Amino acid sequence: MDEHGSRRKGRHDPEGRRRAIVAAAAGILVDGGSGELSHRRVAERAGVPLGATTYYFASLAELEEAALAELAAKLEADIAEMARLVPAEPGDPGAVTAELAAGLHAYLSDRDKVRADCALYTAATRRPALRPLALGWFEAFTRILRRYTDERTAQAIAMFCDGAGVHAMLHDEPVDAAFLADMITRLAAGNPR
Amino acid sequence: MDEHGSRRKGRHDPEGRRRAIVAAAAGILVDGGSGELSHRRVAERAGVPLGATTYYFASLAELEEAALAELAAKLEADIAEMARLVPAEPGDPGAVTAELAAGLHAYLSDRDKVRADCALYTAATRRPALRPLALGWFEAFTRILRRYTDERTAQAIAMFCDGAGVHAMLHDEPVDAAFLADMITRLAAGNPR
Amino acid sequence: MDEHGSRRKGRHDPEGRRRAIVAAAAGILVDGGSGELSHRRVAERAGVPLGATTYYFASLAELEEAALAELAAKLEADIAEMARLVPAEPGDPGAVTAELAAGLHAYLSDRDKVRADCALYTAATRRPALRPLALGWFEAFTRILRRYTDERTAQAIAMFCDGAGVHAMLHDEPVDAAFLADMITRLAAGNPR
Amino acid sequence: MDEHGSRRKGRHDPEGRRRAIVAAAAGILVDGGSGELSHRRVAERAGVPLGATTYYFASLAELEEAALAELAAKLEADIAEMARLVPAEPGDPGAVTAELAAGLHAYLSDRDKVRADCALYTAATRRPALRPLALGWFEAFTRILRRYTDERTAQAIAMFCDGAGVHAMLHDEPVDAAFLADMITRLAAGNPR
DNA sequence: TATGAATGAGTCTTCATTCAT
DNA sequence: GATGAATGAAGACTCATTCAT
Repeated sequence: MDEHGSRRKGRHDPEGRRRAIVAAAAGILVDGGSGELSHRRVAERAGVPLGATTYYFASLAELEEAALAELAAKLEADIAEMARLVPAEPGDPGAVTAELAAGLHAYLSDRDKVRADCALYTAATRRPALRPLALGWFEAFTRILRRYTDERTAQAIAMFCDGAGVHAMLHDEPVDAAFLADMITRLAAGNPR
Repeated sequence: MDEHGSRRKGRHDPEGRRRAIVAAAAGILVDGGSGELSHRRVAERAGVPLGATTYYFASLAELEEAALAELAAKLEADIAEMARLVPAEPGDPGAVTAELAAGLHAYLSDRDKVRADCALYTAATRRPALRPLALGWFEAFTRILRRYTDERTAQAIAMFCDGAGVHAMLHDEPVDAAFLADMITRLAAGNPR
Repeated sequence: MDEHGSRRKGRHDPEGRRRAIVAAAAGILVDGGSGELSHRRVAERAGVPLGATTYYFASLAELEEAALAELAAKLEADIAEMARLVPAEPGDPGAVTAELAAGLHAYLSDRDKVRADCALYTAATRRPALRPLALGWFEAFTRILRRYTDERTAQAIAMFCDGAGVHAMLHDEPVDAAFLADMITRLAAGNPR
Repeated sequence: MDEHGSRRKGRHDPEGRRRAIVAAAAGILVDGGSGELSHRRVAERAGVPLGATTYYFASLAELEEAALAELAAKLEADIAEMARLVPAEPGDPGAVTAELAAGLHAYLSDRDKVRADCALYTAATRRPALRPLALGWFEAFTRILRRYTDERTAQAIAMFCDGAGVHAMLHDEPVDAAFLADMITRLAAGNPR
């Protein structure tokens, strides 16, 4: 007996199938963008028959939304995990900023995450219905930065990171670590605290 | 020289036709993105016969590239024009920064320009062949900012503006002017000059 | 006998469910025609699970036939009810004809009934297996008209009413009452009685 | 050299192709009704590739409309031809009516025509956009009957014939000739002329 | 040179029916 | 008995590209 009981995968595991489809769609969005998303490709990547993709989602748009929500949730978890490694109690503010910058640089160096980021933003800029997902992710990002600074500064840093993310996508290398640390320091220097 | 030139609009004006096609394609990319680009739509929007779109461009990809190059050139001209209005002679550095911020805010408030921006970046992040176009635009933007600050700071401001542009797309309103001015000031404060 | 009977509405009422499914199917046929009939739509309209539609009927064709039979029965009841309001004892033949014409006009003015009529005929002209249903309805209609006239004339009036029904469907208004009365009178004038 | 010059049929005869597609669609509508109409079936019946059906008609609805217009035109021509055989100058009114009835009976005995008739009416009752086609055919029919009687009576006869047409479709045999002649006579007897 | 005809692949979506539970 | 999962076929429609003219 395995941990899931007698029904593991295959025919009768609706939840698992649904997840597999969403994961496949998310992967396609990250790899190729909205333009590459099609029922056929999702089905093939998820290893399910074509009909399954339309059975679980009323339309491709709905599937795309689910996939982006998944992406947003994963990004939020990742950034939270990143933040967990940075001590939140500032003895020396400068040291904290440096560590935060290092964390963000590590994050921006993970190409998969940056690609997911871009996929989320790109989709949202095209389809207003998806805006809440992108805005939600931005807010989650800001919320985490709030552990280290005020709201205004947190937003500025998040916005700057978004720009940096775009540039990481346009180069094979992410933004230089020292540059990033410098600019985050500059932005945080205006912190009234 | 005849004011009508040797090439009138209409039947025999290959150059004009080509431009009309490129402009139509650029408009479609800005309005709807790569996914909306098709020979038929371009032909209709440009008011040329279907065959013309394949006659002047070997493939849709080639046409898209030409359209994005057009977009990049126009964006560069726009930002240069914007900068022309900001006095380049820094008597009081703070005043200059404030004026620069105002100029950038005006730019980010022009939805058409921001949409063109996003179209360019989106295409470039998806197709490596188009990267030089987006990077060229970023460099042009940075070059203009260099009139006011050092290279490093110019890049940071440009990067921040890219992030701000994305957020302008996600909201109906662009980023707050005071916020933008504040953050540009913070970034410029690290200017060693 | 309990007033709720042994079969309540809800979980265990096979007969009620069957009726609900048939009624839903009939409604779809009237509203949109054969082309709109599908298990999914029937299930949704009837408020039963998808599986129920295939559980009670071996195929969609069988369900359609049941729905049309229901429609024919209802039409027959309606026309009988209409006739019940017209005095069957001919003192003055002309008066009876006028009242009959008024009754038929009222019937043809009820869009739902005319639509049901057309649905029945349309289905029957396309699928020979359904002919008996349409012919049965025509005979029932004729039988009722026989209260007022001979067989031959009754058939002629019924036939004329079928034509009038089609025209009621093609206009937003039914056929003019005076016109209808006039023509029924003309047809009945040949009555040898 | 044939009468059409060097391009006869096959690849470059757009008009001929269009006609072939419309004819195939009309045939399908007559044989099976709207429900049977599909691009695939039309293409196969017309002997053209699938893409041709969508190339010549923007949508299936547009193709259906063209096919029904074709049907209506043909019906009108047929009924006009029928009327041409009946002398329009009434020496003996009764004789004319008899000949007209004979003509109409012949018309109603041609199963193909009756089926086309029904196809036209059926489609029009379902889709308001097609109403003008069916009404146009009815008016054309009435106009021809006007050669023999007044407007009111012409409409009544046409309406009666529509009902008779429906019944011809529900039986393998058309309506009895004597019955038809009798009823047309009764309807015409009210003619105030 | 210029263009409209041409078409097969591929798009999303709906669905009847089967079947395991 | 009852039902939701499952799926392959078929639906309408779009289109990049080729090609004859």
